Amino acid sequence: MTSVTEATPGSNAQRERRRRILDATIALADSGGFDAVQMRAVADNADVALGTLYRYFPSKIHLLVTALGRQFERAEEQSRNRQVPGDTAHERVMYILGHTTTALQKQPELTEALTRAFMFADASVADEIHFVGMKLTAMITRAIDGTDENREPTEEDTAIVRVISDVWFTALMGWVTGRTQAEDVTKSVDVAVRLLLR
Amino acid sequence: MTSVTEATPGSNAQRERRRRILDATIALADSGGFDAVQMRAVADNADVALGTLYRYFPSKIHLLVTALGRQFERAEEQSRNRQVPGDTAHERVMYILGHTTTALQKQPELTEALTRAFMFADASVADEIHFVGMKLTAMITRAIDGTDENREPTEEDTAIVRVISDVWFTALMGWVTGRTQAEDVTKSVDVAVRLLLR
DNA sequence: TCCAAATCTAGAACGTGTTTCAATAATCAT
DNA sequence: ATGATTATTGAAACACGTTCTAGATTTGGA
Repeated sequence: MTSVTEATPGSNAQRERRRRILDATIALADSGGFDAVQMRAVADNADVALGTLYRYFPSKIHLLVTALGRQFERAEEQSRNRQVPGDTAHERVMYILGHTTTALQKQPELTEALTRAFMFADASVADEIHFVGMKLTAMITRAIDGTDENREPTEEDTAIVRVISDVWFTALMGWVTGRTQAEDVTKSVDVAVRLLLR
Repeated sequence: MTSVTEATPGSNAQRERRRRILDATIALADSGGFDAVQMRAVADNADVALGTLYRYFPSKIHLLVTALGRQFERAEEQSRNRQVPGDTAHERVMYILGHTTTALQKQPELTEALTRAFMFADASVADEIHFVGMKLTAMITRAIDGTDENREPTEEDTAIVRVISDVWFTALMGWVTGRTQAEDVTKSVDVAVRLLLR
């Protein structure tokens, strides 16, 4: 995967181009959502030719999911440095997901763009998707385990995290596609977490 | 909603056209998945003009999600007439979802087309989506309640059904997009059901 | 430094979802 | 039955993701 994690290869100019492309993508997504991220517009705003854009990212979906990965990486980094407050696993998980949800909902267009791309992604984007999944899993797992830094997550923890992620994603998808209200996202997750962490 | 449930309005000729369109959609989806459902091809196969197709269904997504609704309606009808075998709620839910999953996986192209459409759907397709959700909820709820036909589902039952649906859908989505194996779908659901129905 | 290979650019071109339009056909109220 | 309204048709046109091409530019090794 040409992930944002690896020391990005290529010359300086190439790393610069890549950064400009992802910046332009985020900016366009933030202003007008999925539809506003038009490949010609991205290329223009990033000052590269359309063909070059396609050399860096083989499709609009790759582009957006990679951008999503960059965002999640930053979010996970931030959350890693702070102690998660809350006395129970339920409280801690809701703290993290509630916060993240609220943050996402403050940039609805951007979230719509990135979520839609995630939904669209097929096997050719598996690596990028996996990267995002890892970040999310790490955040939730850390919240479940709480202060106990060294606790090895059990099988069951992993399973629970998976289910919570699924519920969160589905709820987010409902909101992004305009089928449910913003509050419903957190509410759905809360119900699921209550059922699972008891 | 111009649902498949309501006594479909319009003249005989119109009902016929509508049926031909949905039949052509299913046939094309079954043969080549989402990409094979091209609006021009649907119109040709259904013997209507492209403009007419768009008068009946305002977008490819509406078309596919309506088709999905018709399929689910049939599945739910069938399941309604049979007693769900199994001694525990877990067994019964897995029977229903396992069966449905297997059936879907026998028509991978069709399932890919319908699931992708479902993922794509925005607010303008809310009614059709809701219709599909109702059918699925009905099937799972019946499985949880088992033989006790008259048992009123509790709040908790409803919440559990929602979570199971989310997990099932996410797993199906992973399979449809080629990111996970066929068996993983049933496996994921089984793990979730075990966590929830204990 | 110089050459070959790789990369980048500008722009045309293609495919498919969607829109539009003028002409024709079907339906419905009187 | 007739005129008005509505539905259907066939075809053109548009938008945007994607592909392709031919020529410039940059890069990296001898």
